[in-house]
Amino acid sequence: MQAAMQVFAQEGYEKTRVEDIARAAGVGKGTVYEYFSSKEEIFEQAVVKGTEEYLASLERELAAQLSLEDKLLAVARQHLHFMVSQRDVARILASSPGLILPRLKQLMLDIRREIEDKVVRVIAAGIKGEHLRQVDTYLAARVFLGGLSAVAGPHCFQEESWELESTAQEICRIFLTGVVKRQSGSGAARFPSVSPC
Amino acid sequence: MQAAMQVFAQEGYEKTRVEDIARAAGVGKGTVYEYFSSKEEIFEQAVVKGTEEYLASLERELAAQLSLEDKLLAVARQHLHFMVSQRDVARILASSPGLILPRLKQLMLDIRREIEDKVVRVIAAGIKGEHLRQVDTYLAARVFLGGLSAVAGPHCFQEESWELESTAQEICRIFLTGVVKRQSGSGAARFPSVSPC
Amino acid sequence: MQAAMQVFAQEGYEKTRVEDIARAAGVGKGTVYEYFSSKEEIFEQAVVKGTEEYLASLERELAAQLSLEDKLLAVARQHLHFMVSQRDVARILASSPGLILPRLKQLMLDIRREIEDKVVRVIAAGIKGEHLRQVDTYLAARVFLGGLSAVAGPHCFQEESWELESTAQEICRIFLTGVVKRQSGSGAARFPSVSPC
Amino acid sequence: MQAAMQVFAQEGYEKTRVEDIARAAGVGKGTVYEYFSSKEEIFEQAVVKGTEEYLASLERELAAQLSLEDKLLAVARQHLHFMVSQRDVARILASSPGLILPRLKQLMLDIRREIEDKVVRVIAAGIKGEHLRQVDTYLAARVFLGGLSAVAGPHCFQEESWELESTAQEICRIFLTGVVKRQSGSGAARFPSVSPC
DNA sequence: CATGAATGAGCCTTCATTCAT
DNA sequence: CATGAATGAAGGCTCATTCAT
Repeated sequence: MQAAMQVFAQEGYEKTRVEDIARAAGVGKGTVYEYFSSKEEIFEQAVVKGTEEYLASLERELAAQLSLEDKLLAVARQHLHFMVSQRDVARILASSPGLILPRLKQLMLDIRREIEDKVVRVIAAGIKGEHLRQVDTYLAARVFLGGLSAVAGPHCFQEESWELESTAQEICRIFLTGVVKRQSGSGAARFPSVSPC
Repeated sequence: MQAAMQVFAQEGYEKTRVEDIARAAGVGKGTVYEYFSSKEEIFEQAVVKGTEEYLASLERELAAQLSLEDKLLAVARQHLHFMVSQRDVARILASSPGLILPRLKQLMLDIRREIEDKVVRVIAAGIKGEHLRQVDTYLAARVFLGGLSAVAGPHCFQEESWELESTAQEICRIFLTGVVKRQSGSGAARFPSVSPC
Repeated sequence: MQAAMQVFAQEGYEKTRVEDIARAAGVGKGTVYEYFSSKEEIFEQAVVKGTEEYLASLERELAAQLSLEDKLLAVARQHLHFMVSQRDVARILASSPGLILPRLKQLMLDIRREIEDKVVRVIAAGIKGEHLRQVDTYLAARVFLGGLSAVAGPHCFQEESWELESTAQEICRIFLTGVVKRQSGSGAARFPSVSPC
Repeated sequence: MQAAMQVFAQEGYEKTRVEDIARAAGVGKGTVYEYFSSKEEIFEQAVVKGTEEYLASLERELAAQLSLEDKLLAVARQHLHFMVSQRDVARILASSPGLILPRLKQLMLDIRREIEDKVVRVIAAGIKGEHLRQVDTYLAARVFLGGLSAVAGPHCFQEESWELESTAQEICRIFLTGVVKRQSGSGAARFPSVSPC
């Protein structure tokens, strides 16, 4: 239910009243219970529904024959796109998992883990192919996804606006080669002291 | 109030009952209202109190004469340390800002922004000093902090365990120079296609 | 409606949902309202319908030329048979009259009173014919019917099983001549003290 | 809670609203939940509380060294007294056990059974002492108690008025020696046919 | 100053009843 | 004529807040 996702995203699980969802959907309160057996179930289905398309797209893209770079770029695009197009669900997923009902917490952790695992596999392949150095795959995956979420977050929460494609590219670039300026000749004394700021 | 922070972190704002806080603090329910005028105020003060030490430490460290690398390292250490030692508050801050009372939402956004700005300034200095390439400072700051939070998050929420110092170093390294393996000679054809995974 | 009586008996008036009745009857929920204007009316008609056959049979039997004993036996048989065969309705009638809607309360009291009156008339005739001693007819009638109901009740509610004919005879015998052992010679000192039990 | 018993007795379990109980008790709705955890528990405690005095009195009386007749008389007095003085609880107990929540049903059946067993023991002792003929003890006990309840019932439900002591005596007399007129000489042709009524 | 009993607004959920199809 | 989706009033229960002790 589109209406449910919006209201949940706007108000959060606890503050959302079933009556609000009903009104948002343009139906009576009782009608909601014709389709869902409880408020918890509405939430669960809203999350599952809102996530599955994203997960499916991700799966599809990563199955293709792509370079490491393009795979990360695909993840970045999909993730940013998900957070923009499904901002309601993304907002829900972003809420700390500790803060809601146990059953739902598990559901959300599972989804996060599923995404994480996909990235882990891409990175692991990169390491195996000797394109990446020996990083902790889980740590790296989290850094990558965390970076993406942190960039998209303000968009979701504060209506900032940005350009998706260039953002995705820049985040990938940071993740792959860092922010340091490639100094032509040397690797020496790369990080001299900077003045206090 | 230490007690309040713990309970809020454990249960979330909505699920926390004032009586729980009182019991955790070892006082009567009425006594809580001697010191705070409402549940919302308890929450607010708990967040402010739990954050201010972190913010102060950060301020202090960044005021010192340090290399860019060391400054980022300091941020990483402080941030990870904050998320571990004040996991209660961190957990609260991590909950999506849209999900709580409007007044508190602003408070939390302000805090995030304050941290973000510090990192932005470090990065801006790095760019000015030509140590970093021309990245969008806010984007980079968010990627950095998002990476940190994403790595520490599972620790807060799921009791994972890890070693702080090495984690901080690795995240800084990824942020600065990326995950790509430095190939001695060339920069050419750096990311060949990898097989599907 | 047979279905209604069964459901009412199974679940009680309050717990029965109109939808249950509809399903039990194999029709749609709306269809029920084609034949009855409200839940209360369904209940009323179910009780009336379930009772009228019993009342008619009783009427018929008592109209016959029978001895006092046989009339009571007829009442006993009919009452027990009613409580077994129409256990659904009996169960409904057994629920305390104070516990349901005012209008239905009156209906049920009327039915009870009707049965009671029949027994009262039998007893009154017995007294007039000097076969029975001068007992309060209403009191005696209630004792008789109360005894019958109390014996049959556990059958209705707890699935006990017993033989109707012998039970009817024994209850009549108790009512007519009591449980005391007829001591051949004397009526003296009939109830000596017994030890505590 | 006196108030609860009254309201339950007046309205029945289902129709009683917790708010009614609260109002009857002169307190707020929430206050009720300070002392009981649920509506069901209020009911349970009301029944237990209202019954225990009756059960205790019965126990005490039957423990005494009394003749069979006096014991039954004691039961009759206590039972009638209970139904008058605790008419609220009696009314609750009288409601058909099938009609309420399973847990409460069992509670009520247990109480009934406890009373029944006491009478069964009295009767069994009477049979053993050869004062009573070989009747089915459970059947007899139910007839006796059913008679008592049926007589007292209308008092509870319809405000009839009667004299307890003489009623108790008459019911015992019927139970012990029946309603038949003791004809001096003979037992022959005791129940001649009576005309239709 | 500390307390916790009392309060009642508010929310999830049920279900008798209606009515468009 | 039959249906069942839609409805909203009503009730059980929670909990932030107050206030008499």
